[in-house]
Amino acid sequence: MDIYFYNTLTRKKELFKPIDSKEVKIYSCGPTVYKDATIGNLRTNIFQDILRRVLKYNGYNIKHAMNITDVGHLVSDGDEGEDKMLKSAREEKKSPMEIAEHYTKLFFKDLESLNIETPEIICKATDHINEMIEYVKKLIENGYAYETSTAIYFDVSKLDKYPILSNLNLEDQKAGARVNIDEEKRNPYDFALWIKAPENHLMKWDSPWGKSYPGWHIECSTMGQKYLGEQFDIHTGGIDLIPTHHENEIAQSKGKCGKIPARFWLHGEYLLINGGKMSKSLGNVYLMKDIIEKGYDPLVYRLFSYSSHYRNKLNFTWEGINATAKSLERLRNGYQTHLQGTDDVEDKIINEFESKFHQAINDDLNMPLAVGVVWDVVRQEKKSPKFAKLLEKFDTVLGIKIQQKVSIKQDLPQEVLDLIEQRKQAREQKDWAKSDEIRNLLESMGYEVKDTKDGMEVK
RNA sequence: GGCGCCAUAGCCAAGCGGUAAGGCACGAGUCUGCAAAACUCUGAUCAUCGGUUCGAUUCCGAUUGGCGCCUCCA
Repeated sequence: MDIYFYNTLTRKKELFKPIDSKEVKIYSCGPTVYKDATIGNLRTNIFQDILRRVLKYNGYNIKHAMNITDVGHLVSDGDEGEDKMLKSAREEKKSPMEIAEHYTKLFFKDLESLNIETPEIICKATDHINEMIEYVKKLIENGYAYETSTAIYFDVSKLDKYPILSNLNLEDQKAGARVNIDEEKRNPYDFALWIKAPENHLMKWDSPWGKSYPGWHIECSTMGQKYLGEQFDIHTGGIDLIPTHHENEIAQSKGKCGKIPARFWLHGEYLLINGGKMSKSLGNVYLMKDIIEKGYDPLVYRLFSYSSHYRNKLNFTWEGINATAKSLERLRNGYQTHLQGTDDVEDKIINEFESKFHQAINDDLNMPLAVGVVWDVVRQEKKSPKFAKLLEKFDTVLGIKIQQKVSIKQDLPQEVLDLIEQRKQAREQKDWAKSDEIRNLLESMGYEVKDTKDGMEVK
């Protein structure tokens, strides 16, 4: 079945065919490990994971590289200001290395909780300093870069066209924003490939230009090329990376080998919080930790992210999370019901659902539509293990662990266990008054009591 | 100032030329000592105004209202 992706490069939905007929090569811009990953960041990671899973569903092997930015990402992209890593290090009174390790670890923990597959290749910027230097040298050699007293700059005027990914007309941009930053720059939009380090700079390496450190964009160009070649299939990232980071990656690659590094550029839209931007000043920055602490299965957030298409904004609200939590429970219940069903179902019916689902995911990862098909299957009147099997297949893309049983055992304090036991006895003696009394008591303690076959307690 | 996105039922959201998927909530019901859960049923002519068309939520234009980017951001 054909796969279509919306390509930012052409602003159109295009038929996708990988360069290699068996294996799809993907590069994703990973995190700058200087702070916690927000659920906004993670929305992009979920989108990238869906991309992988959909391609796998279509029978492709995946070679997916994701970088870890542990140096070079400045606080301001005007090629000035502090390195983000150093800023965090100073603020948290740790070494940049400790910061990087700490946040990298947390990042992968988040990915795991969201059932996000680890890309085949994880590469750190600081492990590729030499390759980056070689890359910059090549750019100078090719006439695309020049040295100033503070840095090595990429000369965007040497390109046939810049920018090509964003629709910005640089002439029309309000003058001032990035001009006057460095008088030695030939063009206002020239960006730093390599930056000469001040005396007391913590992260610096020997280079032909003295003690120095890499700019932000060069790492992705270098590592992408190293692991996936001069041109690969798909490059992904958040929508905000379009105008600067990805634009400059393309510039670098064109300067070095004349090629746009990837054929397809896919970008995930923002997550909004209560209709607005997530920002520290508004105090609405949420982490996976916050969702988990409220007692939600982390996969609720994963399922929640399917409520909107990846190229549309998604509005995060606790109301939405709550609704999704119910949905997840019902989907898992529905799966169990089918699993234990005894009805017979024609293969034709199964195939029709499968085809609808497949079509949805192949149409630029239309998860909202695909989830609709999942509900169709779950809500089938006939209950059959064949449907359960189909749902398992869908779950290779959804990744919501649909086979997981709903009831979650949790450790309860002894006094609560005692009360539960007392209530159980009361119920056996049909002493409803006492039963209800205990239930109220438990509720006042923060435990919700629901009677199923035995009894279920959720905080 | 420049560029761009969005506007579908109480909320989230798919569809994008042929008379509106799905989820949550609400309501009704089945079940149950009660409650909860589960399950079933139930709702919209698609911001407004013009145009194109046999026919528009879907195309074009305008208006109104949200939002984003051009500065760091997934």
